[in-house]
Amino acid sequence: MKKHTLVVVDDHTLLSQAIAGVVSSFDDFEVLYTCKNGAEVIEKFKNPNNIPNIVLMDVNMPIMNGIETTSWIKDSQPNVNVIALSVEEDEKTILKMLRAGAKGYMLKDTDKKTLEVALLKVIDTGFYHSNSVSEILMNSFNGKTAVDIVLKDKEIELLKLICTELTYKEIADIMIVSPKTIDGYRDNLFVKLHVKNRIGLVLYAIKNKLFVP
Amino acid sequence: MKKHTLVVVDDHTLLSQAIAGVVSSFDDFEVLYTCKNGAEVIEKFKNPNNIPNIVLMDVNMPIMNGIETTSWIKDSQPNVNVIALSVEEDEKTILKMLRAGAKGYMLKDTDKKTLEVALLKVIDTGFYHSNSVSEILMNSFNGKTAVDIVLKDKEIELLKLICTELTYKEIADIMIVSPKTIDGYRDNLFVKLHVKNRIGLVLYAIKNKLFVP
DNA sequence: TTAATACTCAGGAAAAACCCTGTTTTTTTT
DNA sequence: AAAAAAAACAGGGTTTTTCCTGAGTATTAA
Repeated sequence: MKKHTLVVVDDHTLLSQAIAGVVSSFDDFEVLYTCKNGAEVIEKFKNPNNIPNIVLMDVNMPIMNGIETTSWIKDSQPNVNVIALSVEEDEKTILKMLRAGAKGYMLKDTDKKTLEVALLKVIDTGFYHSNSVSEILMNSFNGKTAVDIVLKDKEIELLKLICTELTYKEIADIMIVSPKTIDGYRDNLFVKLHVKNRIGLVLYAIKNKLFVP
Repeated sequence: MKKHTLVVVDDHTLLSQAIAGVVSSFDDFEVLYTCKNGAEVIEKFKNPNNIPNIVLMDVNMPIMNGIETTSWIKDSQPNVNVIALSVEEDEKTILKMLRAGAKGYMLKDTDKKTLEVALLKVIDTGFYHSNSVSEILMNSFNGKTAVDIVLKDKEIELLKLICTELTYKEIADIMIVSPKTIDGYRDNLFVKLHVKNRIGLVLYAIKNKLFVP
């Protein structure tokens, strides 16, 4: 029986080589090559012999990231199954990747055997998700964690300034409103984000990538 | 000839297994086991049969990170060569790791062959650094040498608690000292870290990975 | 056009954070 | 053992942050 072909895309050469090694040890799979980013994938895919059955795709890459690359593959080669392989656990990233067309999402914190099971399941049924990812997805559906916090422009602007050593008075000057207005914005954020002081706001902003330290 | 023994420490199971696979393919090396964090290393090292020649250590791990773990190994098993394996490229992290006793620092963005060369060089000469890391180190010497800031245990403990929504009074209770003592610690941190308020401390702690949001 | 709902802002109080000076206790050095 | 240095802590003040209630204005909905 012919082996299923596979490509590993990850900017960390050592890791992609290592994962390629692991996959090669599986009976039913064969690694065609590895890529360091999405641009290389596009280049490779120009040759029809380079189209694999499965792409193991890292999410965070320079030049062209996993989400963009997955979208591109879905458009140009819909038969290729993309499986995301990432350290990211946050709901938003996972959903973005799945929306882009990934057939599965695995956290890098899994073992060899699980990877083999996942690959077989994708070939067989067309999708696979690790338990932890399924759990995150479930929560996002029956709205437990997905309380979908919507922040207004002013609140986001304030949140970013809050992540500095400026006082609220100084922030008010920058935003050209009364310090008392800042008080109001801030108190709303406390309620919305379920935090009790400025430190909580800073942590929220950083966690949600509104501010990069 | 007896093979050199090696241990891989990385919180991403798949990656540590994969790297273990790669290393196993080298003629002169044998992987004893893998660990997910520093705590597991300590546990394993209790058995003298588990002491390897080399430890391939990821820098960013939960529970007990690479720097702490390397320090511990250096103290308790000075003959074990630790090689840091990380995606981090920033000077401070690299220097911290080397100060902690690492004999080498490799970026994950290297290939199989380079890893083998590195392992052999560490066994042979006692150290190895990839070109990119050497370059960073060079810059750190002749350039504007970052005045390295040394924090005491109490200061680090406080810094971590500062990154929470606790008040200083609550922190004082946790650290079992007077709130006035906390005042003192904090004011010293302000001077040492060149910041002017608690927000600045939080940002410093996060940037320097003393606290992971 | 009213009514309901936001948005901006005020006063004022209480808590927390910040800042400076100085004392006591502990540890280290000589 | 005495002197020096460092650590722990206090008093007391200022500034900033937090919290509460309410008022005027603008925007939106019925």
